[in-house]
Amino acid sequence: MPPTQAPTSKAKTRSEINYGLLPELVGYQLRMAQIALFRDFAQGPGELDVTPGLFGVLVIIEANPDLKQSDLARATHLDRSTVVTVIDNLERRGLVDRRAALHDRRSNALRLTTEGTALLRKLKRQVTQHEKRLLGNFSEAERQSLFKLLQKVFPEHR
Amino acid sequence: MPPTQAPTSKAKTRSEINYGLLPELVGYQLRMAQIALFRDFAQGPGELDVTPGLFGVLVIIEANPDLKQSDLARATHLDRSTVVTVIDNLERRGLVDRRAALHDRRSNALRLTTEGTALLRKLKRQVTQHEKRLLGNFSEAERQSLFKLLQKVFPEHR
DNA sequence: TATTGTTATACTCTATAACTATA
DNA sequence: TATAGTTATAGAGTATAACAATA
Repeated sequence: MPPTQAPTSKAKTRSEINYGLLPELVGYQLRMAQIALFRDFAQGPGELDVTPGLFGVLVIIEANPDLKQSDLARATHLDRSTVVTVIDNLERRGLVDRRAALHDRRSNALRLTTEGTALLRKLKRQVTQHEKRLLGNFSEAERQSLFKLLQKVFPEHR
Repeated sequence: MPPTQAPTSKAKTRSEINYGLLPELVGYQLRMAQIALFRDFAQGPGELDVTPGLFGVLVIIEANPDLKQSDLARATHLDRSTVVTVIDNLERRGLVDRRAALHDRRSNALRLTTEGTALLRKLKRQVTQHEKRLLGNFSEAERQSLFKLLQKVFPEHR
């Protein structure tokens, strides 16, 4: 006869906890997937101390040479003052340059440095691996399906 | 003849910006959906100053009367010290009680107060509306599909 | 020895408001 | 007047390390 479960005061494992209505909420699943994503991104093999947010900023700067900070703010849904902090960070690490913009002396023209370009190349490989881990047991049809459904929740692109 | 587009220094709209490979990444779409979700949650009609995270904590405490803080930490993937802050916050607002646990004098037994239970009832209605807004243009089949695919990314429940 | 809750501390990410230089 | 960048400041949200009480 196996020992009876103690009725109280034993530490509960995750699966012994009642999550109420949470698992039924798409919003909750989205949140949890995002947490898993972030941890895997930060701690994957060969972690390079760049968050998903910073990675996005580097990609956008590379794809839009001489982008203004205000435009970057709009693209990332960040406040202009937040972009200052972000670019300070990337400039301190030698990944991004603030240059003088040509036709508007108020603006900065953002560019990746040589180091920034090199790091981004590595990061892109890392992100590709990260996506593969995340979607390891997905068929291609499932991947595309998830993709389209997420775009439908947040229809900014396409 | 329409005026030609100025080649430089004009403010770019979101859709004029090149997002590089970002829109092809499931991780990016997940992140953006999460940002949209959070903003809608916080700013929906009749906003009640509770984040998705706090809502989750309230639901879990209600569903597990006399839960210990350590178990809550495990359930939410938060550090024990972070749970102290979270419960301090909810206790200050009169939504949660720390009671003495029965068989372990180290532990607290967490309970919703009457006010906490009442607020959670309102929040649940609000979250249901939030989910409806978020998935307004989804068919039921699409909703279920998104749901299952997200669970597959983060397979903690089920 | 190990676990529970706590404190002290710090770091990241973000925003608001007010300022300056420039348009 | 309006916009671009900046500064000062503040508030979430989170973690690590060390500690006392208890198991």
